[in-house]
Amino acid sequence: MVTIKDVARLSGVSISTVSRVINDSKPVSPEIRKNVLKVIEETGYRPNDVARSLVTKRSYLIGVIVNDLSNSYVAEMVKGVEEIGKMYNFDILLCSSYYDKDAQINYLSLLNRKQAEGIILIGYHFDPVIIETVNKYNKHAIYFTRDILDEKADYVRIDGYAASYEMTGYLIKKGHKKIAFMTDFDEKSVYETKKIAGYKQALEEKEISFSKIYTAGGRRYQHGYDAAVQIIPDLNEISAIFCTNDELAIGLINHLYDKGFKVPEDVSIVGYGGYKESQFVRPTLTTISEPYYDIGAVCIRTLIKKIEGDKSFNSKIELPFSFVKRNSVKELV
Amino acid sequence: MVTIKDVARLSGVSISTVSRVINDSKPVSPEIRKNVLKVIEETGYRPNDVARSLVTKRSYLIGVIVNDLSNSYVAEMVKGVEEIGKMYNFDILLCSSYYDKDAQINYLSLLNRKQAEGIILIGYHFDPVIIETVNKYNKHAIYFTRDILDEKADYVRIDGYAASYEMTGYLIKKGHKKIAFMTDFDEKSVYETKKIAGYKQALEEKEISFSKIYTAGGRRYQHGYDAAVQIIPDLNEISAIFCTNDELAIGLINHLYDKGFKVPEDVSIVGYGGYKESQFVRPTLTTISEPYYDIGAVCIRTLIKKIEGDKSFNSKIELPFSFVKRNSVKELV
DNA sequence: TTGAAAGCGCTACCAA
DNA sequence: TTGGTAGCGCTTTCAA
Repeated sequence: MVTIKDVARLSGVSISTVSRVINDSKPVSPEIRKNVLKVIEETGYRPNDVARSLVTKRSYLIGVIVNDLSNSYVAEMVKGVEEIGKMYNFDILLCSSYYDKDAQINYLSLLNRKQAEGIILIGYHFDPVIIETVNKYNKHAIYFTRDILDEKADYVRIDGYAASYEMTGYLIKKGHKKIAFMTDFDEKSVYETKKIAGYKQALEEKEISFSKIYTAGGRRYQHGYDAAVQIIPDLNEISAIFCTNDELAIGLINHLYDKGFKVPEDVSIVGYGGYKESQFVRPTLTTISEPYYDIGAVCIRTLIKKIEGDKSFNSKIELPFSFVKRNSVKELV
Repeated sequence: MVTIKDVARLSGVSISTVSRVINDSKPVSPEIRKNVLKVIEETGYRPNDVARSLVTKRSYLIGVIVNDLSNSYVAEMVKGVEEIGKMYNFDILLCSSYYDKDAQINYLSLLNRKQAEGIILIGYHFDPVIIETVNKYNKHAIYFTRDILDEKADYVRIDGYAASYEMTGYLIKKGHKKIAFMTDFDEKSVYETKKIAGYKQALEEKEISFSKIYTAGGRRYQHGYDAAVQIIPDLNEISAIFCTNDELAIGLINHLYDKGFKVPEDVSIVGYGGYKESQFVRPTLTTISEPYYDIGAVCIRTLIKKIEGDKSFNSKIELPFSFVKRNSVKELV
């Protein structure tokens, strides 16, 4: 491995001078610069970022903690984080915790030891101890989570209440009066609570007394698929189901299809999220689209501003959602 | 920030001793150890991995270069890499190049400067200059790619010829005699060439003279969707289509559905890959499943062995595929 | 414009 | 079993 010393020796100058030319930090006479550059070229010298980090106390490293990359929307967010991060010359250390709190804590410790300059936490829920740990390490952090547990934390989020209200209103406008909501877990996250509130508020405003909540017991395809058994017996009394995420909705649609029911003829189904899979199902899924790529992008932009000490940024960010009208809703007359 | 010096001072010992207790590298008397540990506990001291790396010359960092994380199978591989990597205490620096050669080269340079100990390259195709660059930096590397350009490189791969041969044979057994193949690009990768050879070989062995190749012009959903316009006019003369990947197959199925055709009644369609989406389509897709998670896992295990100097490993690995029979094929009588 | 030297936080060697 | 110290590769004063 060739070091700055070798370059200095080979070009007959001091290491200070070499440092100056590679960093363009101070004036160096043209001839010397040219010569040093030549030696660098010939030797293939590359500065060692580890040594550099040690003295500059900058790692340009940002940790991203997610639960599971195989959720397409997570991959989409990471894509946003990474792409924008790279534009600012920050590198991304990826950490998947698979919903395990201890793994998250270990990652936090790792990122701390690695001198990460900031952390983005993307997840369904974070235990208070996670937030404490982040604070203990005194790291800049941005959260995107269904549960903000500490208002002192900085975050990016979506107005789930408004989105859910709008979706429910749409269903009502289409003539639906028996609209059920399919939630994920028994224990409600803050975000989920808001979505349900939006759903109920829309119903209430139109004086619709029917409301019903099914619990899938999870957020993945299979949970939605399995939850269909709860729905099927009730199909005569409900006309639409609002699923709290697209994957659940797709699972449900497929199970219904497998049992010979037709969507939206027999029942209308809408999702939430705008996962890329939502356009691959048939019928295509009407849904609320959350801008995952942008969420990732905004997270890292905000984080970098925090790192760079820019005070002019808003650290509690609410991003707009969009309503995606497709073919899984039947108009009732 | 508290350093080893602080801990040494506070516990009244030398930094050598502190180093010994944190690394368990040499005997330390019980009382001193206890005391040092107490000080560490109180101060919240964490060793600085950057400084550590500088002296030990180990970064425990592995770079993973992919094209696009939003391909579900890529995310799946990265998951395997990351999970296994963490078991061996290696960290993953994720780099997405979006099919751009220059970006790949930049990442290689970055990983070199960061002192990454090895690199996993996952991609459709790598330019020779990429392989040269990897070699120039003298980094351990493992490739998973559709084009192995240099047999000196280590890789993990799947026997595409056999897989394709098996799938085509299955179609023939189901009574199909007019089987078309849908390829991705005009310019064939090595892997693609093998797949097509397998398809043709199976046909030939059964003395089926009909063969036809469509080119989608890409590998994503939309390419498959768009390619349907080439297929539809020929629907009377072909009975099955073997798509070179699942995403293409799903796009095709959906377009057919949108135009009122039925799969498999009007035409049988099979895919390749076993992407998780292949079970979400209706009809569910018959396909060849490549073990993406395992591919990632094997890549990193092999890489770590290389890094650790273990000579007992095979560095040209062929992993088994599996045949997944689902509902997108009609039996012809 | 240049060089010498201190020092970033740590490990590992050598002596005691 | 302990401490002193050199040195990892680099940036950054300070003097010249």
